[in-house]
Amino acid sequence: MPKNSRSQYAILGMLALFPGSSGYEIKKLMEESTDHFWKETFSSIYPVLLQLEKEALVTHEECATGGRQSKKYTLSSKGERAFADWLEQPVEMEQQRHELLLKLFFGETAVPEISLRHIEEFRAGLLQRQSMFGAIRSQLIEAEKDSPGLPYWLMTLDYGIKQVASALEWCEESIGVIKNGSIVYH
Amino acid sequence: MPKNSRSQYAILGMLALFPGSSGYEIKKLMEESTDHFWKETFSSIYPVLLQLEKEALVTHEECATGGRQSKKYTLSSKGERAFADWLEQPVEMEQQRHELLLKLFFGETAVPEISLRHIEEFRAGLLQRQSMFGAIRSQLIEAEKDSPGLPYWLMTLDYGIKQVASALEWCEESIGVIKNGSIVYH
DNA sequence: GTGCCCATGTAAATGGTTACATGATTCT
DNA sequence: AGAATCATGTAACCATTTACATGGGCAC
Repeated sequence: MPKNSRSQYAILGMLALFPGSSGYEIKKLMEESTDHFWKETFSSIYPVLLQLEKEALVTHEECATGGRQSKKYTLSSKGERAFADWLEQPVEMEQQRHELLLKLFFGETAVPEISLRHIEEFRAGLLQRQSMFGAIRSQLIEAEKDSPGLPYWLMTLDYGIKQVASALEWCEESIGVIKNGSIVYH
Repeated sequence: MPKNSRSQYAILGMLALFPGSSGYEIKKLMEESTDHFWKETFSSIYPVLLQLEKEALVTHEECATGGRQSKKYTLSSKGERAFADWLEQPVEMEQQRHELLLKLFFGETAVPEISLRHIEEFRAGLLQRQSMFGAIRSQLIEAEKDSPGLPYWLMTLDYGIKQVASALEWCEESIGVIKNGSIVYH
């Protein structure tokens, strides 16, 4: 249904990398690869695929492997051009909302234990992510060592790894600030 | 118009920190303080303020300082409780979409120069942000050295500073990977 | 024969942004 | 006289998420 959505291009891109994927497969592929910076739901994928086909950017082939039927989609040359056009467009700097920081910003209006708990919970989530990233990374290097995409895929993963590491440092620092009430004004 | 939105709490919080602010002032205050992790537009602020008043979480006083009229809002005790309740609720880990990483993920489908340009533009934006953060930080320490909120405000700022610094490191690393095609699989 | 995974879709709600609309005041 | 800023609001639009709806195949 959405017309100018970025989901379109995410899906075109997945079809560029993995031609002949079904909607269901696109979802699973993204879960294994782009999940930490880009997600799509079935409710966006299927309507977008129908829309893309209406615009002749993709075509599909009905498949019935093992009794199960699915629609395998492939980019048309028009689709390839549309995707390449999008890919080279500059990316706008997008800053997201960050609810933890918002609550921390209001920290002085409550007891410090509340801010402390927020940071500690955040740290716990980061640690979980960190170990997940580590596992994915070694698995990826092993499973895709011959894929031409590997350097790019590792780059996106390493971005996440670095951001998590620096966020963890910040957690330690901030916990210290709250606990002993001292700040270094450098 | 939105009913359960987080904008509500952002605005309640600003009124908790700066009682007697008008909608216009809330906007300006946020621009100077929370802008890098939380923004509101006039189109969200004014309807939310009307809604908050309907729910008796805030009250307002019509003010006419120097010919200009404005509505100065203050939290009611009910509003203080609602805000305190929200403040102590745990924050959910939210991972945002990151279009740069999406394009990079598809990097192999185009010439490397395109990915390179994206990263370089990203780096330029980060450098700009970095110097902005630095300026805000020293200004904040000077202007608010007696505010009880300063440690918390610095924390939110330092989060941004750290994230930017690690993103910049990643840029250098990634530019290297693309330029000389070598990756270290650690 | 029950529960899980494959597989595809629709409808409604959510939350937010952009565009529109207005008017007074202060600065140059 | 005209531009910028102060000040408040409404209406339309947008992308995305959540909930709903369905059905076949496979494993235990």
